[in-house]
Amino acid sequence: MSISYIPQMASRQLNATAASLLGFLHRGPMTGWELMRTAEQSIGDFWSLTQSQVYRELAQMADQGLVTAGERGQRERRPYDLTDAGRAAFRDWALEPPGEETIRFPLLLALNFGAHIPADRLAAFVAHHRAIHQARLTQYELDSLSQIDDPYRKATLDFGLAYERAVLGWFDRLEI
Amino acid sequence: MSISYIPQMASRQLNATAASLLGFLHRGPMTGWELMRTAEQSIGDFWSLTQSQVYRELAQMADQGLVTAGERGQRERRPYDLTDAGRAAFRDWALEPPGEETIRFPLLLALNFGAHIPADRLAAFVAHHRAIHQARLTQYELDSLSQIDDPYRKATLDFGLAYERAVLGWFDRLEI
DNA sequence: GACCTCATACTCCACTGTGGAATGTCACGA
DNA sequence: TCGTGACATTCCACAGTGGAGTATGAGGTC
Repeated sequence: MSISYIPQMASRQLNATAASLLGFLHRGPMTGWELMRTAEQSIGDFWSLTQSQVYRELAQMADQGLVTAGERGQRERRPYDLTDAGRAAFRDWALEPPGEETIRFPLLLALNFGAHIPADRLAAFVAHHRAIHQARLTQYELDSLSQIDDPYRKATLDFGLAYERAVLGWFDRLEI
Repeated sequence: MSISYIPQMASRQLNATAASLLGFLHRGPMTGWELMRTAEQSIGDFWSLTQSQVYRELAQMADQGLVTAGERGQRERRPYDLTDAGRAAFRDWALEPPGEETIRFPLLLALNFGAHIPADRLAAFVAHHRAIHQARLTQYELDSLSQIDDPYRKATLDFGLAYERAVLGWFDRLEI
């Protein structure tokens, strides 16, 4: 008997993390390390990512022909370069409607079960997180002082400012 | 030759999702389905979870003796009940400091690469997401009208209100 | 110039989280 | 009585997290 199979058309869809790597590679060839640092800086505040995943996506995209791995250089560093297929895949991704945001906020989870947590403990958790958000806001305010050419960069930074201000306001109104 | 092994002390730590299920089970035995709906209602806005994981965690916790699976009832429904070990595990979890929040906001990712996206397309994405947040805010405002006894519930709801208002404000100031 | 330390750079693994398909059951209305 | 839709669970592939492990080279120190 013959086995019929459906050829994988255009392979699977890109996930957003992989797509963003392709996006950054438009600036020129980069290594996993460089991509990781670039991504952390520009999208890290609203798109968490990890080293492991960056390297995994790169390897996978190399298999799929979306990027090509260059020769190893110093310290095993391996630059990746965009292919035409990669450029096309990125363009396709950019046309897809983005999904809704997901938030996972462990402090709110603790707060939700606040009745089961010793009051002083809970207060300490809250104080700790308030400090973190205060620090983040201060950093964003610093960032926003410098001239920002890219309107898209400005938009995402503005989001960070709005978010952190709202969270701090909430902390200040919070009655344990 | 003899194989030496280290007995698992107190097994692994609970993850936050599993812990929250134990938290809800303090109210009495529940099935996976009921837990899912309860969790969605009370923590779904800041702690995303999926059916698959709820059932997986329940099965795992049953193996570990943190819950006991009751007899199947109508429609295969299987109630889970808290054990003393489960209560203790929850108490331990509640003392651990909660981690930082993670946000993954695909719209901001699209915006970050806005230069690669046709302007009308991007505008449509933005409009769509604005509507979603408007609807969420309206719902939260409705919720907040009713008398809320639990101060912890009130605190998390207030967070939702602050967040959605901030996001909408950002949308309104957004210059593509 | 031998040594140390630290930042760079990558790999691997176990676990957690997401999304959707598949399956079956019962309640309820046409 | 015959759908239809809400209920309820299971399974799977893939995405994402966190940490350990390894190795290289740059720079400072004695």
